[in-house]
Amino acid sequence: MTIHISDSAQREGFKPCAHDYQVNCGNCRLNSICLPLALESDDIAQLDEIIQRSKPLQKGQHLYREGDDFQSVFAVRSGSIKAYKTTDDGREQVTGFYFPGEILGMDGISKNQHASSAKALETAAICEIPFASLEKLSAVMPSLQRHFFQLMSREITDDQVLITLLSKNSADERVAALMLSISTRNARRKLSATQFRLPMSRVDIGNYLGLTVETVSRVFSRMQKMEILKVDNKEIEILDLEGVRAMANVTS
Amino acid sequence: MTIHISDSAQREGFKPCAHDYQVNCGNCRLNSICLPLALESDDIAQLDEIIQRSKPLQKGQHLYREGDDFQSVFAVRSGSIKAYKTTDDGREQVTGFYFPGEILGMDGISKNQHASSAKALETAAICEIPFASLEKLSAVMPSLQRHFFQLMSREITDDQVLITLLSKNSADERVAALMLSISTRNARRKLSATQFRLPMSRVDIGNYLGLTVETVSRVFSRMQKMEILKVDNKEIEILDLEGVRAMANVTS
DNA sequence: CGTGCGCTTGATAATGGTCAAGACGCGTGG
DNA sequence: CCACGCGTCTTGACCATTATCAAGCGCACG
Repeated sequence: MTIHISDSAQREGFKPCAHDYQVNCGNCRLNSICLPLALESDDIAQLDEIIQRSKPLQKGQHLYREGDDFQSVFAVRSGSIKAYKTTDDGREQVTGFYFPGEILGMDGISKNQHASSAKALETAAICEIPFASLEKLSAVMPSLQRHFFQLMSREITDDQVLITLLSKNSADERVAALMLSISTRNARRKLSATQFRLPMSRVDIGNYLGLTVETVSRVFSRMQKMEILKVDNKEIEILDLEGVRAMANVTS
Repeated sequence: MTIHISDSAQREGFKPCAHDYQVNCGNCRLNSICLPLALESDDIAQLDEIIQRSKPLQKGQHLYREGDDFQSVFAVRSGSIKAYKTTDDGREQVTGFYFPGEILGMDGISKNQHASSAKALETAAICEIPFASLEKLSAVMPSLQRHFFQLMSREITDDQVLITLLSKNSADERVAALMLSISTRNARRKLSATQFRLPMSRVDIGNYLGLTVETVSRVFSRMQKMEILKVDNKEIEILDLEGVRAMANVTS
């Protein structure tokens, strides 16, 4: 099945570059992000065994939906993913954006059902990590167990940061903070910290930050007028990093 | 050290009731909440071994502070705890309230340092669970490993609910939702779902919900005028559960 | 019996939402 | 290749919700 997806992707004209389909955790250039722990190469080989790499998603396709049976967590290899939940009254709440090297789907463990949906913001390559295998492997590989506890803990602290942002910060601060977050995550992947393309729409940004599209747009305009950011549709250039930090009201 | 705290608590005149000091997980009436998984009684005995029960806290005392070395997670046995972080500009963000049977401190795993502070809202008895022991035990006890993955996942989904609340809901909806949350958690402990005493101040409620004290107070007044809630300082009585649900805008 | 803190209530102000219109960009089809 | 149309983004005018500021109440505690 997963093989078929990759086949059909090829039939539709995608060039399966060697990088995308033949990587393993040992040679993946993202492994310092995805597996920050120094796993022994033996361990990495074992982890490799259980990971499935055959899930290229097209823009708009779902990786999973709220309520789906929980089977696996997922690592983003390329592209980007938006996670969101649907509220009681049918509205959508974006709960996170996931970039290469980042792991999502851990919210499904508690009820054995995904608590949110995940869809591709652009074409995305994904590593699927079956949770049952991960559990078994964790039991015999303390560093892996530790790593996953840490990953989940990281998700909690990240959520707390967002909670604080939503609870205490102005529209300017929220948007500036998101730009800084994306910048930092880009830098971690050895990409430019000052120039990048936003994979998500203004609606998604607003939704994530608890703001309307109009407000997001106005904040971008303001930042341009202040000459701390250059915005050309989805292309962002940070002109004055300190200025953006000042707007976000962060010390670090 | 933990023994000393309990000693000093006794010196200061606390009566160590049998219930507080001689429980074990096997006979703790909270174990259906705290350990929802059906651990075998052997397993529970092993867990008992590592749990330390000598941390009665007085109102205002800290269980841990942001930046402290992370050693343990904690279960509330009685009383209530408020978790909060301090923002860059020195303000406080309440990230959660914890009641008997609930577990906190898992945000410290990712950096080996507590990411938030936790203080007692009233006298509280706490079980301390050293994380290193928990990890070791988890490796040989699959149901315990699973349970902790689930607990952390639960924390993530709870945070997502709060994120949605802060991002999408009005002041009325936020306060009503908190009242329902407390009511539900009370019911889980076989306490009244309609009458309870709030352990936290209006400031804490507002802080948690991203509102000012004044707004919280006004919402309570409005709910009283609507005759769906009776508020006498910290004593709450839900007069019309459906009415509160309607105000919170939840279907369930 | 005062003093202070927590809570409530009122008046006013500001931030961001809503509604509306127009610009821009992109894909499709003539 | 250009025109059309739709979806996304921007900008403006106005409005609503909630924050801010201010005052007063009541209970607990010294």
